[in-house]
Amino acid sequence: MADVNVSALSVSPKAGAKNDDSQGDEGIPAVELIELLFFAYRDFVGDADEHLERLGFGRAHHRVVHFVSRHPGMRVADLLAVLKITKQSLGRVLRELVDNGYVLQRAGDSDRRERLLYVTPKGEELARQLVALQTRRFARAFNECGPGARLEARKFLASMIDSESREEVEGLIARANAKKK
Amino acid sequence: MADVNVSALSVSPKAGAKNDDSQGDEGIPAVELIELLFFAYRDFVGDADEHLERLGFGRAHHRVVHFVSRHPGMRVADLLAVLKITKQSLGRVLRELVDNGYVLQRAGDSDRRERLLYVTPKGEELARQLVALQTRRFARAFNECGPGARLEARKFLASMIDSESREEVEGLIARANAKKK
DNA sequence: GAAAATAAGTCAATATGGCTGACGTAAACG
DNA sequence: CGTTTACGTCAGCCATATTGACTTATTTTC
Repeated sequence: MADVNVSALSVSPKAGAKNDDSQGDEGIPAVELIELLFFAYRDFVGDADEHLERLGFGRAHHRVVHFVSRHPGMRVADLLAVLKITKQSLGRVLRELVDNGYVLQRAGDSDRRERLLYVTPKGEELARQLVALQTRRFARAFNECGPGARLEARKFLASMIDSESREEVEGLIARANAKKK
Repeated sequence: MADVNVSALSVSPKAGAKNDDSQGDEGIPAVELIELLFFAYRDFVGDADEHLERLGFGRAHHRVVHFVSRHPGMRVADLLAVLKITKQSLGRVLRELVDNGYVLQRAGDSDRRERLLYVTPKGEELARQLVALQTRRFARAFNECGPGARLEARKFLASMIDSESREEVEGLIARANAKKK
């Protein structure tokens, strides 16, 4: 990273702050959290990026395979709603995944206009590998942070989501867990 | 988000898991955390995206203004190292920011090949506004999570960063804090 | 002092992943 | 039968990233 003048390497929360509220140093400036989240997310998606690159896929493919794997039989419209992208953007990515045998589409039973989405075994395996990579990162992190951190992180992450979409996301996760048992 | 068949809306950590370790439900599957991080980050950057859009800027501009504001006088090479992008990618973005009076460049004192980067008052104000937006999101989150969460989140986020880059990032943050005092 | 290395900028071509608008087709709804 | 819905697709645009090659200015090295 080059050395932009190395000094003040005191890693602990904050050195010369006027924050001295008895128990815990809660005076961590938000700008630190902003930067840490930026770098953490970059490395987090980096795990998958490497793997995907070898297959000629990108992040867009990742998201599709992931959510289709978690919600087998979901409709194209549902996927669009989750990803919040346009039909046209999804189109190319979905076509590539179908062409390469990672995803398949079947007309809906009750409504044959619907193209229900499923991952093939190949797609399921890809999704599994990608989850495994990122799971490893979480495992390492919680291993360092000690017990309780996992639950705390879950609460924290959920709280960072827009309050308007939080319930939708929690519902989505709950339904996926229910399906896959 | 459409209704992909609403059922099993049990939001609590995990319903039918075999995880019954006395005290805490630490059995939160990593896939939940993966998805929560995805949605949390999307909303997190969304805050800034809206604001930037009105100025005709994108995320790339955000990152540049942010880091230059935090590290006044940093060299172009340093910025490239932090952002891990190429000189060519940075080029356009930097030019636009300079042309619009958000960033200025000055030749280095000791080495006049260097173009040291500084934000103008206008750039500083933009950086401040963007930090304020994201700070608000963190504040809301910790308000919900209760005391201690801030410190926990800081540890968690730092632990999510690649171990090889963690020290660099911590050093970067420490140096920025030291500078701005 | 000449040669080499370094910091930065730039040109050109390319890829990815978004976007809008317009239009088509099949199926369901009423 | 006409309208709406679900999906797909064509065409074009934009932002952000990439690689490779080259220039300029300056510092360092021999």
